[in-house]
Amino acid sequence: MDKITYNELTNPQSTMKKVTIRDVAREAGVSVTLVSFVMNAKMGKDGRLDCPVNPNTAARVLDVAKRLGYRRNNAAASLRSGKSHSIAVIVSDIANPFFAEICRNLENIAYEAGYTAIFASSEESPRKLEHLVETMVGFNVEGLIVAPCLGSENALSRVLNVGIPTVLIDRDVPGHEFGRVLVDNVDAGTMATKYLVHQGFGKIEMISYKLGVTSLTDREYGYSKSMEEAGLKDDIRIHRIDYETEAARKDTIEIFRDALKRGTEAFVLPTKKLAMYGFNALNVLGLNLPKDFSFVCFDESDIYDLKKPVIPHVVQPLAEIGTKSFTLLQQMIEEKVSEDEMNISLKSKLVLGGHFGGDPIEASF
Amino acid sequence: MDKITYNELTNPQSTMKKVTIRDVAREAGVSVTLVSFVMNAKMGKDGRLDCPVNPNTAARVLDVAKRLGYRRNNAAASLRSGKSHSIAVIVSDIANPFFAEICRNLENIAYEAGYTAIFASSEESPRKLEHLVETMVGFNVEGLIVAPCLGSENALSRVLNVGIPTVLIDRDVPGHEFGRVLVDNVDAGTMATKYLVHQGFGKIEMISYKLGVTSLTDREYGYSKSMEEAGLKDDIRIHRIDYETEAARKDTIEIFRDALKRGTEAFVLPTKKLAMYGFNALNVLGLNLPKDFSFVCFDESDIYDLKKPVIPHVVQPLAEIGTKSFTLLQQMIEEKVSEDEMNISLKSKLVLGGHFGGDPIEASF
DNA sequence: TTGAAAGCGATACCAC
DNA sequence: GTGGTATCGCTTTCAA
Repeated sequence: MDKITYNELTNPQSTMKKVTIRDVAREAGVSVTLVSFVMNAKMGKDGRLDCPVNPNTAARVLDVAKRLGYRRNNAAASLRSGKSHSIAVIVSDIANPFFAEICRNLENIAYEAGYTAIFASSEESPRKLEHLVETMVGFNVEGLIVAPCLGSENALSRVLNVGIPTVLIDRDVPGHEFGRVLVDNVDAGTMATKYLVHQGFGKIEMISYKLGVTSLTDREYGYSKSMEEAGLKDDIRIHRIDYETEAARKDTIEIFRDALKRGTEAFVLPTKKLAMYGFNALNVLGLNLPKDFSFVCFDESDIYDLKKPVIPHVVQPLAEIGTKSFTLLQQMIEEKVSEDEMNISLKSKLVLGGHFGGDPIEASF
Repeated sequence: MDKITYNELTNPQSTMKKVTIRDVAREAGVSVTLVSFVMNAKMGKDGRLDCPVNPNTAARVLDVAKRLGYRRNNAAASLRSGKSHSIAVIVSDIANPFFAEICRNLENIAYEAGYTAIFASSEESPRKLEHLVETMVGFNVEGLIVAPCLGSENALSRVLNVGIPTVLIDRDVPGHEFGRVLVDNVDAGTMATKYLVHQGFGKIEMISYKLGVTSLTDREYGYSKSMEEAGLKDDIRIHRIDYETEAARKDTIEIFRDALKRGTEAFVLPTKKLAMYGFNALNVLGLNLPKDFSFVCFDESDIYDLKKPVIPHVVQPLAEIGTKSFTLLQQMIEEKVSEDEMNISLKSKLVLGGHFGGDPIEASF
């Protein structure tokens, strides 16, 4: 007995021929123009289609279309009209909860505005990013929201300059034609540090990475500046470890071991991963929060929320990044935005407190 | 002074007219056919384009194309050829790390196979899912990978039956024309339970939700069956709490309080959220792992990995779901798959152990 | 209200 | 190797 193939299985007559606007027109006894009108008509507030078509004709067309299983071919429509009513969102790592949350909010607001958002991930590869930009532009998307890859920011501006409205998020690249929705990382570092100062700590240190990306150097700057302003200039100490190597984990342990001797009171851990190294080090050395040290961490982790009050952590306004970037892009697409509105800077929030039965609160410092 | 608009800013001559294959042909002094050949040629292994075109001509065309900034219009290509070389992945919640990780792996393998994967999120809304399916099909994607919405699984088969190859992941809906890559949840529940039995525990309980989704009921069944097989039928106890309400958190605390009196030794916590309730209850009651209870949790959390050895947890093979679902879809698109190959069942893995300086290990029970 | 016909930008087919 | 041209399915004038 022969194998049954998928095709035979689903297509008894082997060719489920596509239903076009023409078929509908023929079957309904009207012109293709009419069908096109009807299929594009939106519902008016009175529940009637707002198009210059006889309601009876329209109803007949709608009926036939449904019976035949007509489905618009977007490729054709978009080829002809130049519009696709869709935008592309290219992030650098779709598996990162940070981007996932941005995407979720972006999707929602885009959908409400009548746009379809399609997502893609460059996996931090400039080559892939270039490929994706090409593909998306090839789909006639009307705008791009892009989180540039790590490291190659400068080389990217050429790739991105494809002549369609583009909004940058998370990381910056040069180019005055881009919209931007970026987070104020200096402020984030400042807020974390000021909180610890306000708690009465003086010997506050920071652990960061050697790689000099602006998001981190900005947070470092915020830390240093705050320490200075608090008259703690001599206590400024930024440890810079390798980026995501096994050495990083071990270095953190050593840093903590020495910190005990130095009398360090608190740490600013400016990324989630650095915070994880911190927690690991605590466990290895048998230390406890807040007895031995105090932390201000960044981003989100189940660990921060494990006990109440929660471990103070600085979170980026993910929902806002999503919605603001779409709104800006939409304005750019519709050409109603002035130059000074194209750079949006968002503030992070410090999440504190929360007791048994109570929710965490947000605070400013 | 007037506002400077985005358009004036980026388009000095106000219309950056699109470069078509025609423009390239004219500029290079060849026919459009030639340009089409060249633009579609792939690199042969010898670094030469494998197309019936004179290498010199090809080079000239390539050069002109680049100089003019030519970019293929996918809409046109796909309209004519009926192919788009892209597939759509519609998940139910893009912000869920579970899907994010699947998407990442899927993207990678699709890219290697020469397909572009575009992602969308239905946000657990059947209406949105329907809209997305329409949009994606309208883009002429060659296949669909879909994670159905929660609850409305049955109603969905009509929407999904759009006549193009479709692979279901995570949740099932009826329809023999679909490919499926699902995880064996009975096995997952069994594995978790057998591990605890093997550790010498007898009084093993489970906390689950009242809502009867198959992923959970299957895990419950695996638990019950294993308990029976271990001669622990009388110790079977499944607590069913509300789904993600504040009551759920409090109920878990009460369950634990009673469990102490009952002499319960271990818990199977079959979702991440249930595990979080568990950890919260431990904190509230001042209990410790593994002194007071032992846990087997599900999915991934930073908390599981906080201390070494890690808290045993059952993880779904996310990477495999991603790659297998794409591979199956590809086979369906190319019509080389038999019916019995269209249902793929994957096993979860139990992650155990891991000591200072050592990685977690995977085990089978 | 309705319809005929001209493309959108590529690929496919066939002839040279 | 190369080029001419019909065509994919739709939107968009323009005329009736």
